Amino acid sequence: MQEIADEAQINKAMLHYYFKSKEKLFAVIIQQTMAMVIEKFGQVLESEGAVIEKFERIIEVYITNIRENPHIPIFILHELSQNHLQFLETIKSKIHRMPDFLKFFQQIQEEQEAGLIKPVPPVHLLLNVISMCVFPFVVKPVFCNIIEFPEEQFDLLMAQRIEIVSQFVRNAMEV
Amino acid sequence: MQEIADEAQINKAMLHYYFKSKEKLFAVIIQQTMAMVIEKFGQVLESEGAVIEKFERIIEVYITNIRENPHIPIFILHELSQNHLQFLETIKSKIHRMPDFLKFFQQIQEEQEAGLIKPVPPVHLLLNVISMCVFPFVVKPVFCNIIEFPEEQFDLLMAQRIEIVSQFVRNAMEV
DNA sequence: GTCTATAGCTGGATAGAC
DNA sequence: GTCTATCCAGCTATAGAC
Repeated sequence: MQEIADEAQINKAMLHYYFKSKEKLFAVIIQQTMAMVIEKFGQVLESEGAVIEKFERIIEVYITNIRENPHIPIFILHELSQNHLQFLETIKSKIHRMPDFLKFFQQIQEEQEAGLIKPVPPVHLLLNVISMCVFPFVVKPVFCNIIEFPEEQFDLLMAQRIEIVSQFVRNAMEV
Repeated sequence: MQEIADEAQINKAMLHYYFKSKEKLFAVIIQQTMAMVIEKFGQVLESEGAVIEKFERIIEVYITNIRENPHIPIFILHELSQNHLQFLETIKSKIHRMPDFLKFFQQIQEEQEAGLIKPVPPVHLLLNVISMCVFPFVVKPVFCNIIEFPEEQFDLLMAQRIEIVSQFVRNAMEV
């Protein structure tokens, strides 16, 4: 609370005056962050195109957005690992995208049955793609603080990944 | 400290008697955990075989070990995200495996120049593989607490991943 | 070595003046 | 609305009896 107050150039008393409690302030942060994240990433599922094209769009959207807000994945993973109830409930209440997800899984299965792409269980396919997009940002400290890679060079590496991961996924999926 | 004392069936005073301070206890945990992790995963790099075979061994070792100790990745990521100095220094001091890493990168480049595998920058290749192995365990709460996937079924899914990720990587790399 | 009681500090929250 | 001063809970750490 002190650090947030400092950053906002007010004092702790004011922070409590506006947000009532630390919990309430946190709720606002969760609400806003998750609304943004779910909206941005949900849009891709709605769009038209073949599975590979959709994956390419997911990769582009994920990496581009995380490059702009690199603290968000770590924030989310931290709350997830704490099993923070308020956090879990907020997410559950915001998942109105479930039908889009199921439709995407169905589309994957259809293209696999038609022999257009290699047969990999849809869950694993999505896990693979999201893992390759998000995880590197989470282990950024390994690059920047342990191997002492410069920050800008790390960001450049992540920029490259858009094309590299797309190509990797295409190669893995195409028959 | 209270929870640790409870778990050990002693009281907080005893915990301080044995470990002097919370920081010192934590240092011991870091030392032991990281020694184990770095040793287990370093061994794979030493072994013989083609790049694809080594990746298959990495995938098998990572997923099998994390299934047995699913809390470790989250523990490490949490410390990384805090830029915990003591933690970073401990890791730096333990990285005696750097030469093995560089040799592996060299081997990748050689096989790529010989046209045995597709040309993907080695850093990205390794990032891809490790991401696909580790990240799913980190987002386990999304499965088990949000989508309300049963724990055992999640573990089964992770067990499947050994073969699925191996196949995925083979498909992506083979010319 | 083991326990109880407590010192000492930190950080969230509030009272009350302005 | 804003600030200072202060309360209070919770946690690390230790003193001191056994």
